[in-house]
Amino acid sequence: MPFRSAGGFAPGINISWRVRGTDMTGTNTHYILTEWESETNTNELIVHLYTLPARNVFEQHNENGKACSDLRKLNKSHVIDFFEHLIASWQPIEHWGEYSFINHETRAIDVTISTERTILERLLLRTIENVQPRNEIAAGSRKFTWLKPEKVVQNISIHRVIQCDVNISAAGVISVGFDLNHSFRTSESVSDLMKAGAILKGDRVIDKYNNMHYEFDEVSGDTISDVVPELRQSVIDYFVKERKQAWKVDKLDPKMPVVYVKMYNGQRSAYAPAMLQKELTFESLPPAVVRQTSEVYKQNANLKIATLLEEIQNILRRTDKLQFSKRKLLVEQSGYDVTKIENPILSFGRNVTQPQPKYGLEKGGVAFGQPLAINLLVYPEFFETKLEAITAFNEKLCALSSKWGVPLTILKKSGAYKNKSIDFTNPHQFAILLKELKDTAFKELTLVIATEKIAGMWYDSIKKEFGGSAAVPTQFVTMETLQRADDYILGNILLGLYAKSGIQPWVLSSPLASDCFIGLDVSHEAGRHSAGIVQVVGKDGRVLSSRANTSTEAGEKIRNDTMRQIVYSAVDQYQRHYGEMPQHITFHRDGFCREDLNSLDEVMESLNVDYDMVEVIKKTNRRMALNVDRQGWETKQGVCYVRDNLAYLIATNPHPRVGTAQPIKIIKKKGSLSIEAIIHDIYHLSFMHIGSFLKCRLPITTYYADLSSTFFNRQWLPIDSGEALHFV
DNA sequence: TCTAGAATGTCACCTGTCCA
DNA sequence: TGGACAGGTGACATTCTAGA
Repeated sequence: MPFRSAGGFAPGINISWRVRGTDMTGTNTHYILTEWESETNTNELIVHLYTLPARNVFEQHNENGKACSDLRKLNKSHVIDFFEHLIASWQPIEHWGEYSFINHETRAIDVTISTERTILERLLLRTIENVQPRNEIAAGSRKFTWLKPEKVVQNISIHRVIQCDVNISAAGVISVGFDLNHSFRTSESVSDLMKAGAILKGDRVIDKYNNMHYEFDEVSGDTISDVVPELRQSVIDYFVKERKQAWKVDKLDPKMPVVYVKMYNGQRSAYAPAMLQKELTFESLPPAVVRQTSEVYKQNANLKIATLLEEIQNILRRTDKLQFSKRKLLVEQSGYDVTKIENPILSFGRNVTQPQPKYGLEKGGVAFGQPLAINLLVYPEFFETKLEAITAFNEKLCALSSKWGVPLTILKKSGAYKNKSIDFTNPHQFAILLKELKDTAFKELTLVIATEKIAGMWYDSIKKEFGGSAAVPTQFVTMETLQRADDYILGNILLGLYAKSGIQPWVLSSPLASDCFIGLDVSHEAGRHSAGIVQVVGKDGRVLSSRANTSTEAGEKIRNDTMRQIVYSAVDQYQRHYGEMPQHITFHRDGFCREDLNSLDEVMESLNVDYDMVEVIKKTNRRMALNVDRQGWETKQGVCYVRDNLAYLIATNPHPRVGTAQPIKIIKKKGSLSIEAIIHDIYHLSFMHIGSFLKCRLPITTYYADLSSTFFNRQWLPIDSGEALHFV
């Protein structure tokens, strides 16, 4: 058995591991990451590595995919995988069919070669997939899906899915990362759906035994006992004789018709419809089903982690290639340091400092403000029907704003539009009116009041005309919200208005480690890609400028020239605010950094500015949790695992009914700051989202970069919006 | 500097719920 | 009101290599 002890993790309590030595903190707290380092090193794994000759220059990266699948058929029971020119197997491959190899080695992989690491990662993952009981778990495509549904409601079944990734480090350390998700599909098979006429050509279907996705094509005239040309045998014989999986077909009606499905490459495949289920998208689910099932997939940390730990052990103990020991699940045993970052103290007006924005604003008002005048754009009908409600709302808004130290004036310009004889629900007529308004009356920040339906029709035209072409920021509020506005609603609307007019409600009371921060993102939507969206943030967390870079990028990679323009612009903004050059700039790259850092080095060196390049990864397939005195698993905001230049950080505190926190991954690519200082800055910057009472998961550098690039792509943003944050 | 293809990764989108 | 989270898809990017 690969495990030292066979005890399971019953939800929350029955944790049977023992940590060798003393707990570092002295308390009985266990910290885990859903990433398990194996006791097995790559040098203990001997593989057969075959090098195949390149046969077709145009297909050199995929031609071995076909070879690999043919070799698997010829050498049943072997686990075989490929990558590039290599084919790997645990045992010698005896039958080669039409293929030949030019080299064969039997050895451990060379961990310094990335291609060899990748092929072993793939071989290990396939090995783990192959040893799972096929009548219990569908394994494939890095997913392990339980055949038995967790719950069935109105013929919709929810299945547990564990997603896995295998990683090999340059030191030969093998680790498996995992996370728990759920999958929705019809509980009835495609065969049942056919009888009810509930399956159509083009519907997405899934092979429930192996996670393969297809597009439903047509019903054939043959039955599953007839010989079909593609298989040169019947579907039943194929599974009984060739695949030795009689259990898949032995209960099926032999008169069941064969169906055809289309694969991603357009190829057709013959199937027994009883093996297929129809895939369902989240929005297609009836609300009643969502209500009755959310408890299954919206799991609190204790349920999620306990299930995950128990099931990943079951999955991994089925293979003898990799050994795992339970103590390695404790992050300290995998070389991570556990730290807790304290929440920042925020500074408001009148020298008030407070961790909570709402209380800080009540006591001290905004940190930096000036009187504010705004326009109202109201759906004309409301002047007759809802005037009282709107007036009451305006009064409450002004009262709260003055309490926060910002005298608010609402300009009366309804005369400019309310008696126009146009159809306000017609987007074309309305767009023409907007052109007129922005040139005459509406030059200031505008609050738009309409019903949810009207707002939906107006949103794009208003953001384009006012925001994109006239640089007039707008804040929307629906009639429904306005009528039930309490202090939280009013507060968030006010914060939105402030952010859009350059009023700073709060700043960080203690300085960040770097002088200046730049958020980098690339956005692609409707075929357009714009990049190098720069958000310059100062030492107190204040956004000095936000600007969308106009250059259109070819891909996810930001061009050298664009990078230089971003740096020039940031240094310029910094000098205007502080009258001096920044000594150090930190770049927060949303996603992987693929930019050429040598070229950036050159620019920064000649400007005599130090820099750090940091990647902020949003989706990691990992969870973090801690367990105090075996009371159950929980997540704690501010907890952080650090190892070398890598860190996982929990920056949110979701309610248990909402789900389990998603950690962010932080990687220091290059620079002089300590990783601790970098994490600290990122965490504190996630409190600097000034458009709402609530903090965000990401630092505002990447969060705002993301928002503004989306706005920019939709032409809702002017080229230079200065201090105003149109996008909050 | 460009190209190939498979694998992989990220994003926006959608709907609903909960909370501050 | 805003934001996090839930799952799945489509869209589209990247990576790898080596020859022209």
